[in-house]
Amino acid sequence: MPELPEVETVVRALNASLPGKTVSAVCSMGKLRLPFDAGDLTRRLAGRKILGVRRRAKYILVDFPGQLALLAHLGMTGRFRLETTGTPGQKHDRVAFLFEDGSELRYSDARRFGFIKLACLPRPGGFPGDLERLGPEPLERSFTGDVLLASAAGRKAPVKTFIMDQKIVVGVGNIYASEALYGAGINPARPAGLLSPAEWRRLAAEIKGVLRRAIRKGGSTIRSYQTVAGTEGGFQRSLRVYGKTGGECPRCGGRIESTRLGGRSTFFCPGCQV
DNA sequence: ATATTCCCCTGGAAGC
DNA sequence: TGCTTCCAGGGGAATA
Repeated sequence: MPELPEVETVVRALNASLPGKTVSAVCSMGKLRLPFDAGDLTRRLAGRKILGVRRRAKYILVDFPGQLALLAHLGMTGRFRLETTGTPGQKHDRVAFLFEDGSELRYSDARRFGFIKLACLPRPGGFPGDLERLGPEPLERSFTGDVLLASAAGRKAPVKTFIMDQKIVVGVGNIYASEALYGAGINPARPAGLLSPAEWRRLAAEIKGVLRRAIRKGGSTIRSYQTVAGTEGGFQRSLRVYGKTGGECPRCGGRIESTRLGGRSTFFCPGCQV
């Protein structure tokens, strides 16, 4: 599913085409993780114009006037497509937002792990209460190795599980956690509380680097992820360890291994990740 | 509070 | 070909 680079790619595409469109109706074609009421959404959004689209962590916010925002999460298989009204639907379409100009935004989600809901913002440009507990954005300047070092004190969880915890830092999922740890030369099973300040600085830098490079390529398509235009991302070709079990380590020539941490498959090179 | 496990749901790939 | 099993990028609840 979408991690930060994939969500960012979707948000940029939506932000290029949705602002200025006025909602005429919202239709439901199926259930999602959270129940939603299309009739209620229609009543509250019809006639309202989209101001912009933003991202926080892996959440998408579509802003409307009156400190109202549509909050969406893509889960594992969520996709947005922009179509013309009348275009035949697809198998897993769950929600359609109809606009007054005859275009239509469809949300499809095979596994239904995603959700959409309407949220009130505490102030314009702010975030709904649902997002209060999230950790820092990794691409902000203020996110540094020292921030990670401070929150890792005494923590015994594997460093990979730790950096995937959205209360510690947002946006890092299973793919980019393995990739960042590889870049930093840190074994993913090490207890978070035992990393040195220098290792945290390297890891923070690698997290920023891999996320930025992935955004530049439009994200990674491993299985289902697609951009709003229905195309694949490009960063899967740049992955160095994720999904490469048995392959050759580009750095030391050793064999990439896989293991399981926190119930998630994890890829690393035992030769150069110590 | 933190760590671990399980579960939500569906489809695709691999194994037999 | 067809059936079975396993696995999947997230996140939240339940459990020690």
